[in-house]
Amino acid sequence: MSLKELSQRLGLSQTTVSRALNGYPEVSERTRQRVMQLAREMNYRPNPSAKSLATGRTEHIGIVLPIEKNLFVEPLFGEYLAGVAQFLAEADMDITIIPTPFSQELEAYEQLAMSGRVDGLLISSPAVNDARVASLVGSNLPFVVHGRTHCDQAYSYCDIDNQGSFARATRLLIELGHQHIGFINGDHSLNYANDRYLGYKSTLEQYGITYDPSLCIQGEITEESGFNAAAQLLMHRPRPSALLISNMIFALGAMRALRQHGLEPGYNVAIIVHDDHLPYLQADKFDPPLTTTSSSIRKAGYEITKMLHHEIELGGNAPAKQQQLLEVDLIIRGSTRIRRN
Amino acid sequence: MSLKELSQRLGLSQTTVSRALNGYPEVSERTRQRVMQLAREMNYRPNPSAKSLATGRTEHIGIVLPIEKNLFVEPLFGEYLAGVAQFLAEADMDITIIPTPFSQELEAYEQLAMSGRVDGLLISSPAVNDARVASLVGSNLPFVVHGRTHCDQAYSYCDIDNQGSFARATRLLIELGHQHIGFINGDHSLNYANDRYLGYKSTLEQYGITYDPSLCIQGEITEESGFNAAAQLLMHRPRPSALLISNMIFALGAMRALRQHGLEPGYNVAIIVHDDHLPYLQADKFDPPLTTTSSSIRKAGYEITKMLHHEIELGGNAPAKQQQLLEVDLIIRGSTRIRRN
DNA sequence: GCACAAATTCAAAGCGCTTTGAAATATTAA
DNA sequence: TTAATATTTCAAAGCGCTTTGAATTTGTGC
Repeated sequence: MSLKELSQRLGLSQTTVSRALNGYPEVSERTRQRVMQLAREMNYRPNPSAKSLATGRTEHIGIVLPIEKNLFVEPLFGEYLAGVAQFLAEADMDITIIPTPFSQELEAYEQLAMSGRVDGLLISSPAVNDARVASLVGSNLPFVVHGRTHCDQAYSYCDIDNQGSFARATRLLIELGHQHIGFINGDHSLNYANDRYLGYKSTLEQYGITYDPSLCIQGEITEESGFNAAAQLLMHRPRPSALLISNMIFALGAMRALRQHGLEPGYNVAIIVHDDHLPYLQADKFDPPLTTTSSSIRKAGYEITKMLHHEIELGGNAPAKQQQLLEVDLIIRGSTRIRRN
Repeated sequence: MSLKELSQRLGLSQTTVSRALNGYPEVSERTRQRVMQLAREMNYRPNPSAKSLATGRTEHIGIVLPIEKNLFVEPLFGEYLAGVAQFLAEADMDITIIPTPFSQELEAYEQLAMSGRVDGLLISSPAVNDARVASLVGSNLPFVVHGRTHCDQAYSYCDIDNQGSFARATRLLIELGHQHIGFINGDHSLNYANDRYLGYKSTLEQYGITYDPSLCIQGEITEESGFNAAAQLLMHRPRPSALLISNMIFALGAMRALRQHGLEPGYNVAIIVHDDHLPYLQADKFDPPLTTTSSSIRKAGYEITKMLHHEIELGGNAPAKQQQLLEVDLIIRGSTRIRRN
């Protein structure tokens, strides 16, 4: 079923039918109804490739998925994607996932900027100095970064206040009397982890506590590395009386380590975790319920996509770059119930 | 940079340039080199929409993502997707994710079958009687199902032997002396969960143990529902001495419930879990290490995509439907170390 | 009834690629 | 050398849509 065939059956030109279908005003209501009805009956769907070729828009946003290192992002990726998808369902657009060997990532972005495969791009997990962003600011493909990076030119981003919220969490622990606070974090080359690190460190120093690098451990987001990190921290002397943990997966492993050492989380060791709202792993259901810095990564996916959509709609009208900081709540629960150690 | 421009610079026709680039034999090696080089220099990328329009292929495979209920699949979805992506990087194709309100899912599939947006489709989590499959077998869009469903016509699928592996796991528990085996499973309307249920039930009956429906609990894949299910099972009298658990997320919750009841997993209650190889949650690292039925869902994603790609390549040459069953290992670890209860 | 404007509709060009069928050139056999 | 064949190149049509600029129809005021 093509436009041509449809218009022949209607005894109208392709122009009129196309306009009727796309809601242009220069077609009479009577004709429009007639067209719409037959289109529905015939189950007509415009061919997307033809449409893209004619309009220059694909109605797809792109996400480059590095295939070697995606273990890394993964526990959060699905949830983030759900947020992206939720917005796109409203906008009636699709996601193009571009699987790319890590070694060819940059070229992939450069290609995308030229090829018109997608109308815009979403960038996740930026590094402190992100080469992808540096490359894209020079192109005219709309993109929004989930997180921030160091870049001398303006770019659109949607982030949370990682530094601020981890500063708050650290402050809370200090005010509860903790002097030795272990920190289990993501890789510091990633901006979000670096920001959290800065929030932690600066708050310690603000309270006159010397920052001890051996209390701060980086790792991939797996239960196991949470366990290993906690196990290592528990060997530290004096033993940390509190743990600050960058995500729920780490927390699982850390709590396993605590128990294995005969320590009860929340009683012998205070815990604060950053909670991205993985629906299958709820912080308030833990034993004890976990004190968290809390921010929905699904919401982030939704909001960043809304921003990208906005830039796409504006087209070449060089819109001001947007930036959005999503709320982070500090939710106090049982895992910080005791003071001191 | 278009083909036209490129061919003008070369003093060749578009035909020749197109053929040189696409490796057709009717162009001399000298010309081909010349073309390829300039194309590289100019950083030429053919416009994908134009290409699709001309060839009828998009180099995209589709995945419909129901946006309301995707909480459900999610913990496994990322890992599955990683496998899909891994194969597609080799085949140089992309994934189109089509976000769809659950209520419009079927129409979305029908549309896709007509519109030529994708070259093929991947179906996940089929129901026992799956309407999507029933609808697609009538179309000529290639698709492969991850799992199986009841359908009178042939279709391609890639699955694991859920029934067999859960039968084996149940048998192991029975032979270890367990008579009361609790089962925490996914929703029985989904075929994979139903198969597991059948494996469990038939094995019980085979050993002359009456199947007790109150020992079999269904739920969404969250830590919390694993906890609730286990808590409920522990109230059962006589108390089950073993738990069969459908995935690692459930297992987290179940073990929390056990501990809360003062029971030690593997000692007071035996546990077997199905392990999909979530890289961030490893069964052998649990405490105690978990006995599992083990099968990589990432591998499944890779294999199913390979199958789909094969069907796409074959095109209209009505290929025989393919079916593949991936291996499931029964790996015995500490969580089944004790006999009886 | 007519001239004029407004409302509808249309034919045709164009988006950037592939592919068919024909033309030009190079190669070989006699 | 010439005819016949093989090799290389080309012009043009077509994929299914949008959109421009023109043409047709309808409606208005006098």
